[in-house]
Amino acid sequence: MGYNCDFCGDQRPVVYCRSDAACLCLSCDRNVHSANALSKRHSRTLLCERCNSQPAFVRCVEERVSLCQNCDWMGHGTSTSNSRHKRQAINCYSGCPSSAELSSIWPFFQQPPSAGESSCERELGLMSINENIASTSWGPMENNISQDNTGIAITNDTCNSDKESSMGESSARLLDQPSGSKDTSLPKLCCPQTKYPGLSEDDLYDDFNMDEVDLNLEKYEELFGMTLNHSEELLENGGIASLFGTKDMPAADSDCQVAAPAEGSSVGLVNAIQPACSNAASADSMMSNKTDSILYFTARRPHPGESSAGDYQDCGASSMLLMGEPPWCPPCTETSFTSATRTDAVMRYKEKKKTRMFEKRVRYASRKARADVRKRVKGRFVKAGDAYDYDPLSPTRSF
DNA sequence: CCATCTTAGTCCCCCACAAGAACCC
DNA sequence: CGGGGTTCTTGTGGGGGACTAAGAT
Repeated sequence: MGYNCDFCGDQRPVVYCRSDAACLCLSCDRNVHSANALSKRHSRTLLCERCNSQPAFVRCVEERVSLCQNCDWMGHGTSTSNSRHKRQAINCYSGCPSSAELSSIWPFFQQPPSAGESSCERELGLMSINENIASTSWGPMENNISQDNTGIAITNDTCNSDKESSMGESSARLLDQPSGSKDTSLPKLCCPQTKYPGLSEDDLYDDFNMDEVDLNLEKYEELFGMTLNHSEELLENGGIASLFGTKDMPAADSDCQVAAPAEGSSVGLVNAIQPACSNAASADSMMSNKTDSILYFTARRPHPGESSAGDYQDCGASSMLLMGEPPWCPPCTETSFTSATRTDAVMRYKEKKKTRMFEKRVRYASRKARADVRKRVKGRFVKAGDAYDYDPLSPTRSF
């Protein structure tokens, strides 16, 4: 990947769009993501200033540099003298924020040459869905990270996808937004590193927009069946990124989520559910009960074409797991972790990645709805009125 | 150890047609 | 420049054939 904007190929890229897997300059970011309502939902974050190819997730205060997880690890690993550097989590945003708004999101963000207010900016205020209700409290609420922080149980990789961002926003708002302080003028923000203490299911339900999320139940058996090699499985699934409750099984189009049923309806952390979900068969049966209260744990799944580095660093949780500290394990001493361990984990992850399937993404729900009810002959669509051997609506044959 | 066969798993094409995109007037 | 009409393209899911890998003989 070069060091120029993926769109114009001219300017130096500043932000990274995960949905597009593209590094963009601010101008192109605004142009590209003002195209339509969907593109406005793309979550973007700063580009790593070290590798210039991965999304930054943390900013080193001392070095004044934004870093992706890999570069952060390289620069602030436990074995380095910089491991005590104070770092701040970098929030994601969506919509088309102005430079000033970006500065409010990222206090360290230097205001680039004015690009003028886009039409997107103006339209943003008109959007009816709950896209602009992110709290302005993100800025001051910087999630400081230090190497001492070992309690990483759940992180929120809401920067990953559009849907996730909306979900992350929901939960994050619940946790962090002072009541009545919604600012509809700001772009949607999400926080990459947020814990969810004391979150009630009802709270989640209230703010969870079902239309925004779908569930792609891929390799759930691995998630539920994880017994020994938890970290590897989480690597496989990209890491448990965030969790949200829901009352119905949605059907939309995010490709980065793994659903995990939990017994009962209480919301729990990942480490709390993993022993209860060790039976793939029961998981399967639970999957069929789509209307039951189910916990959905969203996890980052890398898209085809993403670099291996980005694959595991896309999710805070997974990367933390790579660092040898799964949340359900007692904190390890610093010396217990070696680069060999990490390398080994990465190798295992890459190995499994080769065998992974990437499920289809439904782009048009209406077409899917039609296909779902069309009559078929040996799986093929047949003309209306022709004989068929399979009718999704009624398992009968016409001949 | 190699060749052959069996089994299991995965991938990809096919179909009709509505929706959406592109084009023209 | 916008609206209406026409034409072209896209995408949707289940079944089955082709293909590959692993294991057995």
